[in-house]
Amino acid sequence: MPEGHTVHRIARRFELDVVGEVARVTSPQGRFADGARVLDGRPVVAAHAVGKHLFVGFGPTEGAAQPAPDRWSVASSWLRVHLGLYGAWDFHGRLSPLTPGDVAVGSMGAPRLRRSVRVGEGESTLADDGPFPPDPVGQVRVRVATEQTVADLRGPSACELLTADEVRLLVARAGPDPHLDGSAAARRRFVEAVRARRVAVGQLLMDQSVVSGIGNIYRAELLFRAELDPWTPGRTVPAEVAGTLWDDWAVLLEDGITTGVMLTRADLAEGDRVRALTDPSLRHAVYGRAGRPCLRCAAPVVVEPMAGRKLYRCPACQR
DNA sequence: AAAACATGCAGAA
DNA sequence: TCTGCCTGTTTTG
Repeated sequence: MPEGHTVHRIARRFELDVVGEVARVTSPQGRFADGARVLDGRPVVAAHAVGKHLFVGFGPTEGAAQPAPDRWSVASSWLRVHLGLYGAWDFHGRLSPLTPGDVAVGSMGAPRLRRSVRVGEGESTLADDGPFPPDPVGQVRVRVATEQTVADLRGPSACELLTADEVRLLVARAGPDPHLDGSAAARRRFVEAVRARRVAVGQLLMDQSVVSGIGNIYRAELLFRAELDPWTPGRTVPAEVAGTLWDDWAVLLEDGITTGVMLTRADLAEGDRVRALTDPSLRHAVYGRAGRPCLRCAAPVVVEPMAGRKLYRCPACQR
């Protein structure tokens, strides 16, 4: 159940611990057996996240990176993974610290051995005392293994092999991702996409062709932080307000990538912020708080369906 | 033990 | 708007 920050962290994990190595690729579960055979024994040359898509690039041969017209040219095959609602990567073995502010992996410093991290539904440290590499547990669709690190994929909604051209097409259709492109043009593209449509802004924020990476939690929290009613039609959202949504998404995304935690409350003092990093119940202002008092005005938080998903909002603060 | 639920999305109707 | 799919965890009976 990842939103964009999670997928960027996964891409970074691949960059740090898998890229540059020859990978043994298998499908313990069997459902990706053909694809695994194609990739097995080839070098991993790149990993990128675009919104909620993860792309892992495999080269035909080791080393010898050719001068490339774009980032997708460096690989001859790309593994595209989308985690959907249930997907997760379990990492075992050598796991380099992802960021200086990382709280999810535990202590900083040298790469750790025999440490496992599940990245997907939140992030947690798994006990891993057995031999390396560990036997696959449960339904492992794909295992990408190097000498020192094992990445197990489970429950993805998409797992397929693409050519560079197919990746380019997919990426061109995706909405802007502020972690990849923080330019004024990307911001403008988002603002215009919102204001071009009558659809509720709450729905547009989760539309991956409007903006990449936002899911149900960030959606609810971004709109609360902007004090904006999710049911406001996109075309009536002032350009300045839409711009603020983009800027705030960029901030929350970077923070989520750094810490591995979706901490979206603006009202926390530093001490409470530290506590919230380890206590999920303290992280959100409206998400998952139906019936409980709004942290800003004490009115009961409302939950209602929007396009089949649960939408949380404060009926008093958000207009 | 069974059911409900979850940070998602594609495809059909 | 609805259904189906993917897997694991939590809640209910």
